Amino acid sequence: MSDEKAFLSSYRAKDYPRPSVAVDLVILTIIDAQLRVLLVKRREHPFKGQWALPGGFVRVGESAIEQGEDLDDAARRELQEETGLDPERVFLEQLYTFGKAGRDPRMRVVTVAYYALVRPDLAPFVKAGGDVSDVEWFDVSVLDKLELAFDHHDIVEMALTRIRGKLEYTNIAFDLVPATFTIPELRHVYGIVLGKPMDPGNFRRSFNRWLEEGRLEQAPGKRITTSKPAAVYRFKR
Amino acid sequence: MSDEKAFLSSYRAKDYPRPSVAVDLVILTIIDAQLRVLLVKRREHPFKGQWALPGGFVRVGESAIEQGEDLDDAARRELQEETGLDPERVFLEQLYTFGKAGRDPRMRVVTVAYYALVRPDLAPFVKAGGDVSDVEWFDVSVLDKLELAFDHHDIVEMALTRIRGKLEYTNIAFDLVPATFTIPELRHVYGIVLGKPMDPGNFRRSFNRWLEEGRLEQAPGKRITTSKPAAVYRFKR
DNA sequence: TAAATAGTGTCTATGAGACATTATGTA
DNA sequence: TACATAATGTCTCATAGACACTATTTA
Repeated sequence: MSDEKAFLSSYRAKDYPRPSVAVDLVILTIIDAQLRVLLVKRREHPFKGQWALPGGFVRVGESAIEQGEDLDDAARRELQEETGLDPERVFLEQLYTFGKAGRDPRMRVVTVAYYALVRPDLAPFVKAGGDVSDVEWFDVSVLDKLELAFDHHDIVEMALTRIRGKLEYTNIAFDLVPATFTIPELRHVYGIVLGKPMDPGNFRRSFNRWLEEGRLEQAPGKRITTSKPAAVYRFKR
Repeated sequence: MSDEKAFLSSYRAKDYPRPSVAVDLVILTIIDAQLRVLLVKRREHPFKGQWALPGGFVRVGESAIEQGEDLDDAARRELQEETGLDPERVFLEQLYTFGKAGRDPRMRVVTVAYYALVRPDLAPFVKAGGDVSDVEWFDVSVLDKLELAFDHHDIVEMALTRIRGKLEYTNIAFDLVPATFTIPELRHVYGIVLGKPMDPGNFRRSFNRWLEEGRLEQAPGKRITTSKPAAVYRFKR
């Protein structure tokens, strides 16, 4: 098809205005028995001094050959840059794309939102990085009282709705506990995310089904507590 | 905050390269007892002459004040332009955003995919429009043999996965039948979308639950067939 | 009357919710 | 021994799948 080749080589992108494209991250973990989201304090206008989701612009190449980074790669890069976390050890998935006109006062910005689940044993290692002055894990239940930049409140809201739904029919809770965990510990994760405690007996029943299905296995040792120790489990593979 | 005002008025978008942003539509309906997707034949390079999803670029304003159309509006506009369908009468929802580098050979294009469900009684009115030479409803089961432009095959695949999942816990099947319908008709929709026939008795049981919940009501008249006529229903509100 | 399909009923397996009970560790 | 909590068991109810059966229309 030299016809097409000729077309491509002669092609000049028409100069219609284009939006900026960003990725924003709803990074969640559990600390002190509370579901928390990572926010960064903005050092620049607009919304200077307000809390916002970590994120940044997608790197786009100039040419048709070199087009820049994939969206997923941009999300992983921002995660790495702004938190220092290893993207390989964090659950990361696209959430929704927010692109209303006027959502950024500077210019048209379309943002592809992702949500990430960080194991609580990794959360303490998060450190401020990139062009960020301050980073903090906020209890999601206090966000109502907090003014977030842009439409980031909506984005967090959708992320919470999403993970609550997915908790019921996927394995994502496994990304909110350490590598090994007890049944009550996993049960608490469900309770915290869903906002209501789970029945111990009924939860154990589901848990045992997962065991039989081979998604979990018992790990050596016991978890020592102030009363009866609990058996320890881990995810298979 | 005159500080912020001053910033905004002096702000000049940095001249990093930006991607083009498009919307693509997976428009589905049921014709002749088959789930079908609307494809258009491309008249221009790249992929000239191949079938593709209808779609187009999002209109973006030049200034910070006039930023152009919302993503959802762009999807509705394209739906209207390329099919002639009234967006008010079609179910339309964002699906996923595809933005791999290189997915368009001309330049970096990030496309926000939507899926639409068209009632079969409206489907025949679809007409070629916009910059499209040909429009056709394809049985989704023959798409394997068809070479689609760009990554549109992946997009259709994801749309099908999505609606099959949503069929189980939402009302979207209601957007794939005419305004009034019989129980067997709605049952066939489920069978067609899911790819396996539903048991008449069990389906009727679910249907009756929806009736009791007030999501449906009986409509006057009967559907005349070649054997026993069936009662006719419609959605409430 | 036969064919076709609308519509009903039944049996069983499964899973969720509520809750009582037992087991095993620590203080 | 008292206490805390891990772990087990039981009862009930809602729902899904498989499938037998009845009802009502047309040809």
